[in-house]
Amino acid sequence: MTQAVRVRFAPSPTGPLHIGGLRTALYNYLFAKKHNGDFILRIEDTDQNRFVSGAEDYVVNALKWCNIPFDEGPGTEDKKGPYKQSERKELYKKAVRTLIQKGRAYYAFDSSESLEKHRVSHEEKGKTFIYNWHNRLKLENSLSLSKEEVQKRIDNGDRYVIRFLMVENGGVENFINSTDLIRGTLRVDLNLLDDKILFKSDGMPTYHLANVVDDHAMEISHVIRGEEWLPSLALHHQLYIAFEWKTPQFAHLPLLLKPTGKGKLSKRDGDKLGFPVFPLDWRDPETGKVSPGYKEAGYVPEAVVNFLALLGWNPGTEQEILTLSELIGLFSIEQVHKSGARFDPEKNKWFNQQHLQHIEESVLEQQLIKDAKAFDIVVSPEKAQKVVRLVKERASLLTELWGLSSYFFMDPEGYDAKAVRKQWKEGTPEVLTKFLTFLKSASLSEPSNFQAEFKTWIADESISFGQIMAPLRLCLVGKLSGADLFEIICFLGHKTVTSRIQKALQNI
RNA sequence: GGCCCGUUCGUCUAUCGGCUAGGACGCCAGGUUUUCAUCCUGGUAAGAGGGGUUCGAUUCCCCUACGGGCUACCA
Repeated sequence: MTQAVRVRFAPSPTGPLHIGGLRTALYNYLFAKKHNGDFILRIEDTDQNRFVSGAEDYVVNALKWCNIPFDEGPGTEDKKGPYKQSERKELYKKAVRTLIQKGRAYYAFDSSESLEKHRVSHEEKGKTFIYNWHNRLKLENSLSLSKEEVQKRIDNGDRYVIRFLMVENGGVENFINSTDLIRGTLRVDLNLLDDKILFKSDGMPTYHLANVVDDHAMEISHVIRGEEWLPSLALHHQLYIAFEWKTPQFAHLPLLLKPTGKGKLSKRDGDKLGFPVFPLDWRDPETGKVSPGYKEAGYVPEAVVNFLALLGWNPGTEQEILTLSELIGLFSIEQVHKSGARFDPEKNKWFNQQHLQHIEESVLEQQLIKDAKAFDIVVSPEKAQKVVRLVKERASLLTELWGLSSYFFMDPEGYDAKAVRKQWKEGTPEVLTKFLTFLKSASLSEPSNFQAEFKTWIADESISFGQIMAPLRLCLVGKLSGADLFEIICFLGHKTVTSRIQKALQNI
């Protein structure tokens, strides 16, 4: 029997979840669900200095908004928990003791300052300082110092770290292969790897140790994470070997790149180009500054998920608008790309426009009702439904809805000057006055009937379509855009249409 | 600097040795026989460069260039 699929998304709570992190979570989720497996959320809060309060809740809320719920994680039943690394310290201590007993880890007393000095002096000579087989005996650690000295220092309360003893081969080339589901076989010379710190002097494990211990304890079958971890793959592989644990399979995801220019996508790109890089609004607890989120900016999760899924992966078909369940069905980790993908905010918006046409109309109606409230306008569900159907196709963002439909509920606040200049001619008031008379006897119950009636009328009056449509639109909407004019007239009704035309005749 | 990964239209991508290199976003031009928009049709535009392997390379190999990541008692 094959092993059950269990994957995890393991962010550190150092700030709001970035859109790149969200994609990593999404790929994990898609992979898990594709294989009827479990998706686990683990909070990697081993760095006490960078901890930001609220960040953990933010991750949970963001995943919830995106409809990618985790099967296990903070707040769920503790099947393999706890799911916060700060609550799993004993496990790491036990693991590192095992490694020390096996002779695969050792104490090191070198201060950060002295190591920094080594680094600088090596750099000056054009060399790279690596803490490993070739110099570890010249440094201050339990391998170079006597047993008594080591004990004395520990008893003395000297600060120390615990390092991994990377396999040594005396400098003879020692290539090992690691396998990545996306990239295939990776070859690394173990001689170039360093004795990574496993335990920090503050008593917390580093990512490398905690990650391997937890993935093993939580029976993770596939580690799907960002490409920035690729250089650590060989180390993690060696840790599994040292522990004599089964190694999970690995997949390293390509990074999300800036829309323009060099480097990976950052918060500043969003600020600069005016698009969100976070799923939800984030209020910095220290500065109070709010970074915009997709939700608040008017995006729907279906679109964000769809767009993100296609950034670095493609099902190989030409269909682009896909639901979450379709994505699950089509997803395959082998088809994930190797190279980074530039984030294109324009296309993201297009995806949103497309999804706006397909999602439940009630979502749009609710948004409209809510936005109207800000103007003290109460919109009935029936009216909201009607208007949404008329304007939704031209909305890219939920937040645009009100701007596209406010004239259904409020008189125009002014008239587009340029349009007036161009369309308001000498004979216009007369034509509109005639229209007012015609309107009195016209039936507005059905837009298509009204349109027919209207056409007969203008023919009788020798008024051209173009002559009257633009001024009429100006009176009712205030500018030359908006929904179908016959729909607008029927929606507004005799009284409002008449008063708006009269008002325009007085003010233009 | 060292190590690792990558490289098809401006951008996201298809192609898994046979290509007149396909789709999407964007942009441009038409159309929906007279309103707004959606929409539809068409156009624009690509295999980083150089060597191999091969009857044949975008596809396989090597080199160079470029891009990206890592090189922390951060993840």
